[in-house]
Amino acid sequence: MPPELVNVFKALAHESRLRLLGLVAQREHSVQELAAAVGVSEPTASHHLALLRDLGLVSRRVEGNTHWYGFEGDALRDIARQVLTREGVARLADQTPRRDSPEAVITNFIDAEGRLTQIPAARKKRHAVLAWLVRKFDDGRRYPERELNEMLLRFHWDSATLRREFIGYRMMARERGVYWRLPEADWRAADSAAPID
Amino acid sequence: MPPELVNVFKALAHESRLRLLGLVAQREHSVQELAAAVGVSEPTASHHLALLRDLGLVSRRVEGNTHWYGFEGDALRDIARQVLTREGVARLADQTPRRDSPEAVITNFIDAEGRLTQIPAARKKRHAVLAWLVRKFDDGRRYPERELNEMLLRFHWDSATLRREFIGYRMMARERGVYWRLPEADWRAADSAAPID
DNA sequence: CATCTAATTAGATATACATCGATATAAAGG
DNA sequence: CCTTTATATCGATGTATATCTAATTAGATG
Repeated sequence: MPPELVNVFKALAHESRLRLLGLVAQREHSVQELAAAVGVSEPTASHHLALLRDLGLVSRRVEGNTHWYGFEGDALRDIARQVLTREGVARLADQTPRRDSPEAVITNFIDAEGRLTQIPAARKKRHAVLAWLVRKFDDGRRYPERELNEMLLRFHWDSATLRREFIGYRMMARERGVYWRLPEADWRAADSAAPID
Repeated sequence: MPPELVNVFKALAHESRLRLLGLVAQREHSVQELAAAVGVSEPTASHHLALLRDLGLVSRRVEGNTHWYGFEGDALRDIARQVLTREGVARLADQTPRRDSPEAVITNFIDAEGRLTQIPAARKKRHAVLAWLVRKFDDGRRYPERELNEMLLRFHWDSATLRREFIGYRMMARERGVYWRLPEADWRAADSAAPID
């Protein structure tokens, strides 16, 4: 399992660790050498190296008492590639959901392509999934029913239920066959609002 | 002036900021939208956005009361390119010198290409510059004088003085025309050791 | 000019994490 | 075995920074 993106950035967000990484990228080093070169105590260096190793950024080769740390370029390269393009960066928005947040729920209901595998029945989960889905639509823009349908079908075959639920949960409003998003403040805390059906 | 590398990583080392960046990479957003989407208060979002903007990662377009934040891909792309190669990563070792450390001194004596502009006369500065320079040589490897000279000339025309000073400061030893590095522990704290000439 | 709205800034508090000395582990050498 | 050497882990401490509420600024609107 590749490391969480944000954790890799946290690892890189420190001068000492950046320098450690640079040094091992030049050649293998022992902990002593690294501690001296970076200007920290050996426990501190050891601590940083363990962190980098957990993320797969450095390797370790044990030779007697001496531990030789080396460079592992793969993880870093994968991440660098991802942020090279705007599309790659845009994907960051959906990733890194906060633990315990409603958004953690939805990962159980969407597949690799981002389609809904099912519309959950439990109210809280249904709310979370609908909240995730409604955010795919632009705020302030008006969607004719035909266009709304088209977009919903990209996520799930049952666009009719989704349309109805958006209205029921007050996430969208409808007038003469045209739909638009309602302010999130109106439904954010309304986990207990009764859906229409 | 491009932002310090480590500061960019610090900016990315936070879930909220990663998601903010992802959102603005999709399209422009107001602060309200971003705060709601990420799940933080508006001041907090504003704080993060200011940070990202300082580093040139996002742009801002003011329209009445509303501030529209957008994506600036250049800074990120430059950094991604740097960590794509092992050589790029290896360069991190010399960069990000710690403030007030002896290494901060040397930035005044090297030019953009990494060549020495002069060999400082003041003992402490001279020591710092020589320490930086001697680290360019592999530990444990033996350098015939001819090879040593060749490498030194890449940094400064006066390779003879540099050779002599390495010996004087006990950073290198010489025997029958062959040079090698001495352990850093031997000269690290020896700022006051008298040079030979 | 009073009022409203959106964003920012200030101030206060809480959490995360970097660092070091002390202690523990583990291998090598007498 | 006992000592030495190289790392790693523990525990304590200090610093950086994320977050909020409250106050302030700035533009729009009646």
